[in-house]
Amino acid sequence: MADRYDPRVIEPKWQARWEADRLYRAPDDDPRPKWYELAMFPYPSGDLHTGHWYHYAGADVHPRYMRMRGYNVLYPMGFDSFGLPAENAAIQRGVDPAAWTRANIANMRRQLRMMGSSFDWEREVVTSDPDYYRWTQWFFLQLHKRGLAYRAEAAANWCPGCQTVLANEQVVNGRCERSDDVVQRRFLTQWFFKITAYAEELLRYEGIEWPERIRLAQTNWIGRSEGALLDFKVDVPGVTEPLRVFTTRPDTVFGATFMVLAPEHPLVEQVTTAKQRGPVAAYVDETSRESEIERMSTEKEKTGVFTGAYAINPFNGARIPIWIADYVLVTYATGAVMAVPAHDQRDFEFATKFGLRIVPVFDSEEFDVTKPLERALPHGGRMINSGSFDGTPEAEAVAKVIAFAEQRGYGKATVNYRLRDWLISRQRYWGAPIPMIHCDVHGIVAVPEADLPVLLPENVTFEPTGQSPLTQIPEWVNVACPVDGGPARRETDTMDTFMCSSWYQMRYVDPHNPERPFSTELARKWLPVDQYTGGADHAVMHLLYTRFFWKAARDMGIVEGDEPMLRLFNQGTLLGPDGQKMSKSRGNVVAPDEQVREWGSDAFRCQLMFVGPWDQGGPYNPTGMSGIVRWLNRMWSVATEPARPLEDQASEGTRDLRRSTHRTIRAVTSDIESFRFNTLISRLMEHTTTLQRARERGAVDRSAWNEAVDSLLLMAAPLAPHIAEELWERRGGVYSIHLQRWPDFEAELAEEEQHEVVVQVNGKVRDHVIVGLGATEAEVRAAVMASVRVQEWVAGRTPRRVVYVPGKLFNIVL
RNA sequence: GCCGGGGUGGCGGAAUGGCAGACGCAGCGGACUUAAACUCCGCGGCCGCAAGGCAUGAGGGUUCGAAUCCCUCCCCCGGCACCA
Repeated sequence: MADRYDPRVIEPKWQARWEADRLYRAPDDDPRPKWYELAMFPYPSGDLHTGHWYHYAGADVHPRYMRMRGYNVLYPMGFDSFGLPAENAAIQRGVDPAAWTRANIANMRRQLRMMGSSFDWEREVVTSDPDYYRWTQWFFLQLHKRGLAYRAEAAANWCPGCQTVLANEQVVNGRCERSDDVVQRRFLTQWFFKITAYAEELLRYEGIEWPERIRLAQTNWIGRSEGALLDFKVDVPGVTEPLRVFTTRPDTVFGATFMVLAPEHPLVEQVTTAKQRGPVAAYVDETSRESEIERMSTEKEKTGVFTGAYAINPFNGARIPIWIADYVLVTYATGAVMAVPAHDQRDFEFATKFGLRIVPVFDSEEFDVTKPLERALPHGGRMINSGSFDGTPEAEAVAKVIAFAEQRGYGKATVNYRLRDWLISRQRYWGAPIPMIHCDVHGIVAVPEADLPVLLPENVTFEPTGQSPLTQIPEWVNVACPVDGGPARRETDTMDTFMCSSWYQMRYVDPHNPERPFSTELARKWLPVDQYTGGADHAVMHLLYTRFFWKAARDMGIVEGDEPMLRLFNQGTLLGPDGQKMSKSRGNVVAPDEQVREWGSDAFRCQLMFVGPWDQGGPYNPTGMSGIVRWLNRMWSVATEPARPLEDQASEGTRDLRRSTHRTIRAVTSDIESFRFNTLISRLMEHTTTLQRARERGAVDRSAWNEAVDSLLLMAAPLAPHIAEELWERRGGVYSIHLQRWPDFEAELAEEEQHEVVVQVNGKVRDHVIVGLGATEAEVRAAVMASVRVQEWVAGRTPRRVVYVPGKLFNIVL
């Protein structure tokens, strides 16, 4: 029986047994309270890398704990399997994206099973399966029906490498998030989702416990700003349309000395004078060729061109020039600004460069505003140069100016958001087809729900044309119009893969339903997700989209509650042994399959969790593995070796062992609930050492020993499930350890029998005294004063005061 | 520039107002062994013979007491960034 710990034997054995017994299945009809734990599903790149292990090793701990806490735990897994890599493989190597994806999924499923994670595989979803994407298409139709999906010609982010458009969220520093190509701007007619309709609600995070950094990232991304829309008359014959600007500082309107339009602004064409037509056209052309990176560079000196036209400030009738400049973005607010150089640094730089007037409209304590300014003053004291408003303090100015403008009909208070609508069209093959049909007679017609799914055709050819392969398949494109059966054409764009992952947590509750995306009853039973885990890199993409989808689904009446995931935990990034990001080019990649072959899944999981706090990530050093392996062997040893005579019931050793057991349970329970897995393991190591020592001494009570060993195995089970199960069985425990109750601790047994009080003189540690549990301050004081070392330091002086922290510390201040 | 996270032994880290360095790696010494591996025991911040002093990125402050709270600054990582 006491053979050696060999993970290569026990791990496959238990994995097979658990699967045969459907141990981790979450039954729908179960009276226990539910717990829905979800780990972000992977893209099936083909190989489970160490980053995946780091995520899923940690993610598996808490659902296992909740199961032992008596919950009916739903912990599913699946694959986010649409997307570019499959198509790139097809283009580069001529493989079929579907076959490539299937093979990758098969391999990653094998690797995930090798971890021994407690997934309920019977609920697996694969987003590129027609059974799944049929309902992604269904969601598109529901959003369309509710006016949340629309088509618009808009400047799109075009990735020349991927030959497709990107959502704003997928553009990182002007480059494609995936291929790193410099993003260009292109005007295309695209499908959008009206996520901005939920902007205000998305800023509220009521009832959810999400990390502050994620909430802040979303809040910044949504970018709410309060201000006013103001209408300026355009002093050009024939132009009646006002020039509308958004400003957060309507109180500076008297200081507006010029206007700036984005080069793409529709008014540019109408207002430009004959004389300025040449330079304006040249500037517009120049900016249209700039990449996002060039245009967005903040280091760049301001550029711009005068249109020759003027606008009239409605507040004071001033006639001010209209310029165009690329620092004004057509996509934000109205695409036009009133420039107040005295109080806005960008406008100041522009005015300085082009010799435009600078008029301060707030006085300042820092500067003499009658002299030329050296920089813009964003804040001031009271209004000046502002007609009847002069003397108004800054705090009251905005409201007063808006009220004035509203009364006269040329302005109103408004809220503007930085968030843009979600561009979901992709000119790609490997995605869910957008279920719409273009008919010359009836326009854009939705595919009837009964006709879903719109199947993705197979055996397509890939040419680097910039056109989706779908456009090259006439028998797929040409279709009967759903209204009258006349000739029509399918939409050939497919959907952004973030749509697939925006609702997958809903499908897991009823993954095989052929009639509906999921039944309302099961949604009510399982949703929302109680605990979600995944990387923080999805802060403004997946995690924002899925909240939007949920709110839309709530408004459709198919889910209840306002938020899809109640608690979120972001694990950090695991780095290579050199502290650098793991990458093949750096040669610092740790291959999980090799680690498992050499050390076993349990050891690898524990080592990953032991390197540091899970939310911080950090360097992974395989040399540290020996410490974990030593610990697992020590655990094996105390749990399998027959104990020597263990009969002394009242011994100090017995009391120490009991105390260690109950203290460890208390600490580990707290650690597991707050995802502090590194300190959890260190506490289990300490408890194991205590057991070893107790065994060597021999004089401990049998029941205390059994309680200590059983607790150790139960607490190790969520982190090292195989060895815990094996040892549990060898000790005659009831199968399975993973269905046993989590141990409880008794507070009295966890307490020390004596306190060691730290003795300080003037805040410096000079001695320690041992006192009984119930010792009064007077007793402690007596013990302290009896100390020879204390007497030496006090040297006969009278303490000015003493500070006593009961049971902990006694400080004598001289 | 703005926002967030961080800076502690040779290394990963622990301690969130009360003994700085738990736990582990690496290292050193010892036991066992013919020897090695395994295992076990012990030692490991710096200066100092010692008493003691000094140490948590730097400097200042609050406090009987600060890695922890406050102020000023430096460095590293991540996000956002001409958003009117």
